Amino acid sequence: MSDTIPADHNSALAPRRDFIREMVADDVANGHFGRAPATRFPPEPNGFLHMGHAKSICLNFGIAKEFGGTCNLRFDDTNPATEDVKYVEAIKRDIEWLGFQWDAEYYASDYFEKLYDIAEGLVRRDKAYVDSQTEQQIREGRGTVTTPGTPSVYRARSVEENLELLRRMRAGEFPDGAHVLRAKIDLAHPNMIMRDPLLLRIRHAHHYRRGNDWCIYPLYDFAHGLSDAIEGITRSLCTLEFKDSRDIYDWLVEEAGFVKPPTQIEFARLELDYTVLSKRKLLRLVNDGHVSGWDDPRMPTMAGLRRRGVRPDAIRAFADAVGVTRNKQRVEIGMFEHSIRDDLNMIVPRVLCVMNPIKVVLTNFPEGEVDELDASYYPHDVPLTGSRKVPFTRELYIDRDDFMEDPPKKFFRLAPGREVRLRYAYFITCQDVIKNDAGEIVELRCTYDPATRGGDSPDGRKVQGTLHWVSASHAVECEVRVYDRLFAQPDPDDVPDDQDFLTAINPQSLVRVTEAKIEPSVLRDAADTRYQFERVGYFWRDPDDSREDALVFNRIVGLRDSWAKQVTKK
RNA sequence: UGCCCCUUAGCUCAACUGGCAGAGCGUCUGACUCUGGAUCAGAAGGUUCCAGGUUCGAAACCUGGAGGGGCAACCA
Repeated sequence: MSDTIPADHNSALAPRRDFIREMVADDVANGHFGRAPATRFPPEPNGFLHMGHAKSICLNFGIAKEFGGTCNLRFDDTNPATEDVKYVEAIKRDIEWLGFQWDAEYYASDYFEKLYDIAEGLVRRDKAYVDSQTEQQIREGRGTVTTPGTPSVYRARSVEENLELLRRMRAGEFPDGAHVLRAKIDLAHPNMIMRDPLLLRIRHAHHYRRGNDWCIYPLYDFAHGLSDAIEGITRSLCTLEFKDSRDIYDWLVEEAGFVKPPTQIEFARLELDYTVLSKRKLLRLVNDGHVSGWDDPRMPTMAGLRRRGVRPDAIRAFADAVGVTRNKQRVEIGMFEHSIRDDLNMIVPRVLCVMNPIKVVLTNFPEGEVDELDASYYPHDVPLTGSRKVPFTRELYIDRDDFMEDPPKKFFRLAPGREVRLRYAYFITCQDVIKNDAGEIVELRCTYDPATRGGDSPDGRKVQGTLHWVSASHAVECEVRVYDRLFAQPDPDDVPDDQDFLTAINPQSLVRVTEAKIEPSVLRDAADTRYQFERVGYFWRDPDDSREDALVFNRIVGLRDSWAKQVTKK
């Protein structure tokens, strides 16, 4: 491998500025927190990481790295009903795969006792109370966005009674739903979140880490900011829908007495055209069998993208390209596809693979002879060197799409009487078209020009097309899985009211090509080699299903194809 | 009929904080090429959501409005 890859290929060198980095730079400049910038990535272990998380990971870990600070991994595991170790493991693997290493690994479930102590402190200062209303009553008592709520009859309980009840809640003396702990703030607050938010609820449930030893689980608003504060976070970065939670965040860290507590900054969550980025919807796709699992190569999950063959570098470059703002951020999938191509283009070897083979017989090429041709792995504009031999014989395959019996204008490929170049090989001219009884083309009879060996004509004549090809007797048959966008429309949720996003699924999102023919050199390559199949796209072996004697390739992303574009225009 | 956030090119973002509105992606042209890829050159694309105001000067500041979004789980 050469070390001449252009420096600008690595976009991580010059991360772009955004409003959050400006604020952190300010913090550093004026010593606002009195400690180095500290961020955290706080997933709930109830699903797999997707592109939305990748954006947040790049932001949080990126800031820590750029400012010489730290970034923790904290599992926000406060809901025993949905969480599992298998997600913890998958999340850790995905973060590392993306190229980041956390400074400390924490679990909100380790803070339950600390949170309880803070809760008791609030009760003692009459800042929290035990409410024994039903869920329904609490909801009604909260009022609506336009009408103030009404205080619970239990709001006036004495500190002693609240303390007693809270201790008995912790001791497990009450069933689920019997009581909750609420902050005592203001039932008429214009911000709904501040209308005496719930802090603790009783759940006699098995927690994947705590087992059955705890039964009063903190809610997000109670746990999150205080967990940040306990860890000494400086800036707590989260998505826009938590904006209203900032009030309770600030209220709690203040009430709990933290000095120079963390503060929250919100940014827009990522949306991508032609896919969905919500755990709930991704789970539907998995559970309803629309995809093969969380790691289906069509999924926008880290596991899916990894299996598809996308490199983490491409994901980081993409996160950097979309930036961080407070605008609604719905990004064209083409921008992501560009990042993937841009990452692969300069580093992967080119090989020849015929997706939809049609036989070509060179009538003037000696039977049984094999011409070993030199073929560079890289085009002239990629600063890498390396080549292999490809066998050229009397019988070849080319792609069916590269021949037309009656070609339209601007079709620069093979047609009767027309001469084209076979890549790295010879000029050939189509002399005859062989059809079966049904009138289907089954074989092309061509002649080759021995003087054009290597692909250049000594007499200087030009051909308009260059085709990829393989030797019929040497080619290896393989399966190629052509993955495309999971949904057929940019916004999968843009469907009639009586339908849901599943109706927008693209039925062509996976096309299996079972009789593709690839050049034999790939058998010598490492299993994780990524290729460009010339004129087709970027591919690699499916890490799960490909075997030595039954190769399976995944399409990572196609090439930009202006011919296809021209065709669809008509 | 509440509170909060957002609005700059088709998309995603800039604009040194009040001083000639730019970039990447996409689109279109052309050149070159042993990938119809890549590369190179060029073009199109803007009432900076609207209306007032402040100012020598506004994308930026002020007022009002419009449009989009978030908040009324014992989810996160």
